[in-house]
Formats: sequence, structure tokens, C-alpha cells
Amino acid sequence: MSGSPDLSVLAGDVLDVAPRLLGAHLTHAGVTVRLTEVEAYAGQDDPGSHAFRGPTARNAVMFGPAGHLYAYLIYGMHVCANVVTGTPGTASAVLLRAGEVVEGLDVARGRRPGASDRDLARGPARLCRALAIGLEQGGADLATGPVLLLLATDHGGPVESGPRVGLRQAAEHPWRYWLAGEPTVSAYRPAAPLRRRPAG
DNA sequence: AGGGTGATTAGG
DNA sequence: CTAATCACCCTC
Repeated sequence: MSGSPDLSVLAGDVLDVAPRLLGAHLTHAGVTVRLTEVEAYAGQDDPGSHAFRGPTARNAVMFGPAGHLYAYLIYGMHVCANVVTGTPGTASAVLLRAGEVVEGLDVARGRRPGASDRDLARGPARLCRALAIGLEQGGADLATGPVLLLLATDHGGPVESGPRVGLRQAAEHPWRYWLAGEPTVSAYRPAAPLRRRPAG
């Protein structure tokens, strides 16, 4: 009877939940994206996760119930969005890396001047830009909005997996999942090596 | 190939 | 307080 979609599946293990988000629809402010690429972050067990070192003010929402939005600012200018998974107390989440704009194409184009349609939401910060997701949306309940998640009953194609993008820690885990053959999947970019201190 | 940008974090 | 890091994007 509820008007909200059932997101209870998100309370499961993040490695199980992440691929199931592929094909899901994410809607905000007049634009809907079909997710084509995601990455799993396994909380305090995962050196690549923001929650690895325990709760802080920034990552607090990850320790809460599943189905909420964890949004953060990176490199001083870009916002990235995650879906919190697992049970309260665990801090796992899924980074939304890329999607295909399936609704509100003109609105999305206006938010991403100069970008091709393929690139509108191709990359985690681009996806947030196309959907106008900012830090204000952090903590939002994805079942009730304003950012809404509608799970897919079907992926719509085979899922592939490989190493996560841009991580220096725990880069060996194949916890990035994408829909095979989708042009909106972002290119794999290994982490840049640390700039070495001047040698003595 | 390199630069922009500022919050977040650990450490003194 | 300081200094290092950062789940990225754009332009050249």
C-alpha cells in the first residue's frame, strides 16, 4: 500500500547488492539515469573505503540504515554519490559511477554544457552533475526522495566486473561492476602513483 | 600530460 | 596549527 518502492534488498551484503543496482533508475530534479556502472565499498573491512578508519562526521550516514544517500566532495569541486547498504552499524556502500540518461535529456544537457549525450553521466561526478545532486542531498532516503531509486527487476544484460577506479588502497579487489557493452561505462583509470619526495 | 580546487584527516 | 591526501574532470 505504500507509495514508496521496496529497497529492503539493499540491507544485504554489499558485494551482492552492488551488481543488483545495475539497470536501476535514479531520479532527481527532472532527470532520470539508468545505472550502468557501480563500485562496492566494504566499510571497515575495506582499506579503500572512507569508513575504513571508523566513523567520522563525513561518513556518518554510511553507518546508518541502507537505502540512504552518501554524498561527498572530492578534489575540492566534484560531488560523488553512494547508496548505503547493509545493516545499521556496518558502513558499506555502493558508489554510482555512471549511467545513461533516460529521462530529462534536455535538462541534463543544460547542466553539462559541451558534453556529448554519452558523456552526460559517464563518471561519478558527471552523474551527480547531470542529476543536480549536491552535498545538500546527502543523507536523503532514496525511497521517499527527493532523490529516488527504483530498482530494476532485470539487469537487461550480462554483468562484468574488474578492479575499482582510481584507488591506491585495496586496488586488487574486482569490486567494480558494469553492464557489458554499455557505451556509458567509464574508462578504467588506475590510481596515479604518489609523487615521490625528493631523493636524498 | 598536467592543472584546478578545498574539505577532510592525521599528527605535533 | 600544519601538511598530505583525495572513490575526478577538463584542457592542452
